[in-house]
Amino acid sequence: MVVSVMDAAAHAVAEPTRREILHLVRDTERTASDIAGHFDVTRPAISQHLGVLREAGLVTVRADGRKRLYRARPEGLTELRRWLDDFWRTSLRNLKVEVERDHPPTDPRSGE
Amino acid sequence: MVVSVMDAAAHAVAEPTRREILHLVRDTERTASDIAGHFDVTRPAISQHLGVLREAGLVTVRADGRKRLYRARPEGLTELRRWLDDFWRTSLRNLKVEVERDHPPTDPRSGE
DNA sequence: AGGAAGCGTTAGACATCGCTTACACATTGT
DNA sequence: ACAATGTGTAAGCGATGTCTAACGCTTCCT
Repeated sequence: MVVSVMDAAAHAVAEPTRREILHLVRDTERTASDIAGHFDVTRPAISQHLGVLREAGLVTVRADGRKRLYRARPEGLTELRRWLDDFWRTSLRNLKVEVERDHPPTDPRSGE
Repeated sequence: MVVSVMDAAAHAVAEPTRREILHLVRDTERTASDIAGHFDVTRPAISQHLGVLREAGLVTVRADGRKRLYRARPEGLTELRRWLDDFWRTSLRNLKVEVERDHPPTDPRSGE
């Protein structure tokens, strides 16, 4: 089962439909049925996707009468972003060190 | 089924064991059994995780005799990173615009 | 040649995912 | 009170994911 915050965020984002949903509610609040209207799948399917996004902290919900207004919550991506950035940066830094060890900056005297 | 590069990368990274594997091969090449030695699950399970990581382009393999040397391939994370960064930045930018519209920067003449 | 070492692959069990259909529940409008 | 609207939830189904046990293929060593 999905456990950590990162697992939840990465898992949520790995689904194309959910990424599209995120884009839909990135700049505007939208109702559940408005969102569902953009897809071919049934409304309950979207409702379930919204549940996954909400539990992952990637969207917020606000009740307004019988409507439920969804909106993206970018902070939910923080941990995932940081993990990726850390991994990426450390990895490339080490690659660089390695390359420079194997192919040192050209020194005329080394005669490579 | 997983289709795009992003789907594959995000899906691969959503698994805690696979993230640990990535860390193990981030700075050093490691053999499959070396990697498997760090986990409680059986070696075939790890071999399958390595398969997922390889198909997602997150690791490279190099055969050396009967050994298979794995190593992280950070470029495999590029698309995912860019999507996250774009989403994050655009989202926050719009939030800022909105806040400033609802609570304009204090102007003495506006008498808020 | 023959055994051991290092790995991948397959088959099967079991959980989880993404979907649909059907239903339940609250809010709004008459 | 009653119907319509907007939505979540439950049940069930096929597909996919993760694991183990068993097997097969190379490569190395004697």
